[in-house]
Amino acid sequence: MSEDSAQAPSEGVLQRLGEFAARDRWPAKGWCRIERALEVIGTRSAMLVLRELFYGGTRFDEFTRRTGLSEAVVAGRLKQLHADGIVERRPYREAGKRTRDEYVLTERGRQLFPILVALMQWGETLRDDHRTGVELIHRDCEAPLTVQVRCTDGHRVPLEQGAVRIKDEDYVKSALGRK
Amino acid sequence: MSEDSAQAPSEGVLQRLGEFAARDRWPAKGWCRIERALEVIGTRSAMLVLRELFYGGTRFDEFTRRTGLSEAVVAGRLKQLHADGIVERRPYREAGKRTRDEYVLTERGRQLFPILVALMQWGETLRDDHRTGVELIHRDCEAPLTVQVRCTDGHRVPLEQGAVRIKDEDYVKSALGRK
DNA sequence: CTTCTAACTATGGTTTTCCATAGCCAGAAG
DNA sequence: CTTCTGGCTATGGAAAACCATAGTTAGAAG
Repeated sequence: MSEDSAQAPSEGVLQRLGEFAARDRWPAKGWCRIERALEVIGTRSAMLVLRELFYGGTRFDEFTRRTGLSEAVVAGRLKQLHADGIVERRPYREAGKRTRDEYVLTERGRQLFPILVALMQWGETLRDDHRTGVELIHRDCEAPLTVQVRCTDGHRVPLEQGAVRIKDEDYVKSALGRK
Repeated sequence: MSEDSAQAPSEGVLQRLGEFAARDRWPAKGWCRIERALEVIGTRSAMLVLRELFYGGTRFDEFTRRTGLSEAVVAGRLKQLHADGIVERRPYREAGKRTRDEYVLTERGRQLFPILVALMQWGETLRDDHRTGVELIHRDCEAPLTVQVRCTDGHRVPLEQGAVRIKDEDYVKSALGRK
């Protein structure tokens, strides 16, 4: 039967398929995309600086003032975000001022947008002081923004209809074999 | 003109509307939903435990073994996730074993799903070893999962079409006034 | 040349996060 | 009653993240 490799249906959670049903076969060690993402944007300071970048902030002093982070931390974070290809530095010049750099999101940085929206959406549910805070909206129709999980065929996918599997079982077997 | 409060169009970033154009009016201090979310799930250990919960893990030793975190950290994180209403404990009993608790996501916990998918999606773009790792798919059609930013009217909203504004400007003014 | 300022860097200390090791405890098995 | 095991707790210490304060530096202005 084709069901023998699937986990016992524990409700409301991803279904594990194939070899991944025996979860231990897959050592997240360096392969998990979540861990990978967190190495880059996994600190509070990184998220707050990113928030300001998405809100249109570009200058060093904006980041310190609006995030409440110390200058040292902001400097370090910008340096790291730059090294990771999330922001780029652009020299610019205001009249009567010296040349300085502004920071703008790269394409890779802009791809973080869904993460920020997802965090805001979930953070909204934590308390009920719904008069404070900001909201994201669609410029055209002014309707609030949300994130949705969909498959590439366009269906909305609630958690109960999701599943996980190892992308390339043959590769994983051979990679684990010679070790 | 209604444009005077909008920021200079810095390309590919959220447009700031209304009072929020002068960003300093809004002190994120305690009001930012992102900060709020990070207070609860802002650590690496919380994310890794959550990953296992979404993959269907329920038992203490699964979490330690599969995340590589120490027992103390897992215990502390489960305690916090429980206090924050993200997991619930359910006593259960295996034949011949003593009673213990398993951990399952609550509804609030399940609402973290888009965050996890968004992180995985972005983490995928960081390196190009595309044979490693797992993928999330739709059970029905087996197409891979993605997160999309949409407005509540159903339009897909790329970053350039997004905007931010303060939810309740009157409230913010009065709240900041008497302080 | 001196002054001023934005954008950093450096230093020291605190807090948070984490690991490793060891110990404890409840209850089923013997 | 003793043993064993899974699920923790306790302790000590290392490392990372962060803050506050105090410089430093490049260039424009005077």
